[in-house]
Amino acid sequence: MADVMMDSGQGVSNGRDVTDLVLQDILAGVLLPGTWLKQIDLERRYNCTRPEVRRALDRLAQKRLVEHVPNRGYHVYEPDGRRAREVSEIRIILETAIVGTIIQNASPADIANLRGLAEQFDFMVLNGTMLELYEANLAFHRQLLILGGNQELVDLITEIRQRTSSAPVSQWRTRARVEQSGREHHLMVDAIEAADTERLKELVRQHILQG
Amino acid sequence: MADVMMDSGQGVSNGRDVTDLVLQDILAGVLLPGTWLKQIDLERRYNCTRPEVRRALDRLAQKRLVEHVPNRGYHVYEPDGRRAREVSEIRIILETAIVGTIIQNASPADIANLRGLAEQFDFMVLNGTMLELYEANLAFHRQLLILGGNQELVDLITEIRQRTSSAPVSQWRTRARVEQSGREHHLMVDAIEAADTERLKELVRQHILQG
DNA sequence: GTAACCTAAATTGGCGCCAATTTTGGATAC
DNA sequence: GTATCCAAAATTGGCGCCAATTTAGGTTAC
Repeated sequence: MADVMMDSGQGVSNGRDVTDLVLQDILAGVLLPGTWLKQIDLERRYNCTRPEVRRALDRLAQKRLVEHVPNRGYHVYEPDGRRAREVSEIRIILETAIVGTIIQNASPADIANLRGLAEQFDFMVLNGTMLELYEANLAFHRQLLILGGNQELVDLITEIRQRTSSAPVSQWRTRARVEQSGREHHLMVDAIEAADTERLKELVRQHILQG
Repeated sequence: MADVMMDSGQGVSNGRDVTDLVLQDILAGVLLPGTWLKQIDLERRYNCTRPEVRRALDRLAQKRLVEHVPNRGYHVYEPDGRRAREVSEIRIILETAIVGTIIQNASPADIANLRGLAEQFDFMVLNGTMLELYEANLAFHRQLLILGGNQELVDLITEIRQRTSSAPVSQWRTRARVEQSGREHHLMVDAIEAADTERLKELVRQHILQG
């Protein structure tokens, strides 16, 4: 039970699963919305077998990151304004609902930890790839959510955050927006330190609405 | 081989996907928590092919309804007290967050529609199978959520509701509990009719906590 | 009598092949 | 010159086979 389990060990250049590789390329903007994902191409690109590609595509279709058209293939989901708005609304509901618990649970060590992750994000803005920046952002928010004390909620938000994959990439093109995000991270930590629930709620809300 | 004529292409007697069939059997309590799902057995039980079984198991593993142990197989998730509690908390956050919008959007026709679904649930308590009851309950809550005006949220709640599969089945064993659920449905519709937001919130909260 | 080891059966999981369907390119008719 | 139809190439998706791993049972040694 304590063994490290990896689904498919061969055919992959990296050690990771093919699903994650395709996912990363979608998030990084390499595979643009609308692109048809031909199985042959993916097979060659990720140096893996046909069944692995098919399983990855099926999983991504389940996650609603790609759309499956029978006998036609899979293509990356087009950004949908309505859906993006609805997902934002859900995130605001969930993430503002637990700020009270976050502030209650946050120890000085936790706050220092968060501050470090916020600074790491700032660092990646200057000297990091788009993917590293994305992951630094994810790490900060993940640590924030963990303080909410609901592991299931952490996983859920991490999951639905991926559903608006194309939105963040397109919005993050401007450096000004990213730098603003970095500042907001620090303001959030400040609010936790000051135990100001209402201020943190408003910050989280604004942060989500602006990507 | 000449006993049953089946549609070509799909090895399923029903028109539905194998994934749904396994899912329903888990929800109905036919496949109990902890059961090892041998591919051969499922192949025969649902009269389908090996790849279909494997795809279904992979999808259910993604949804965290079954657990995958490499080179050992798949087994139905054991009910986890902590997880069930966390999922309930998430449902309460989401479903109480939109009661305001529900009451705003509910037209007299919508209310009549909900009332009908609540009565259909009552009918199924007396003259219906466990599955029909489960689906009648799902239909009521789905219609309720649709009034929230966020399609993505409807899908999300429908999805996470399945994550505590074993809990409802075991709790629904007592008829008293089910009849109480039926009464609560009507009380919810009453609260919508009276446009009493706070009361509806409390009803939803209690309804979720009691399964 | 018990424990450890070894062999055989069963199960999982990767892989490639082939049929069904769609798309594309070109030829023909108007 | 353009539209329609047909054929060939490409792509998807279903299916079964075989290797790798695990499990169970029986035998042997202590």
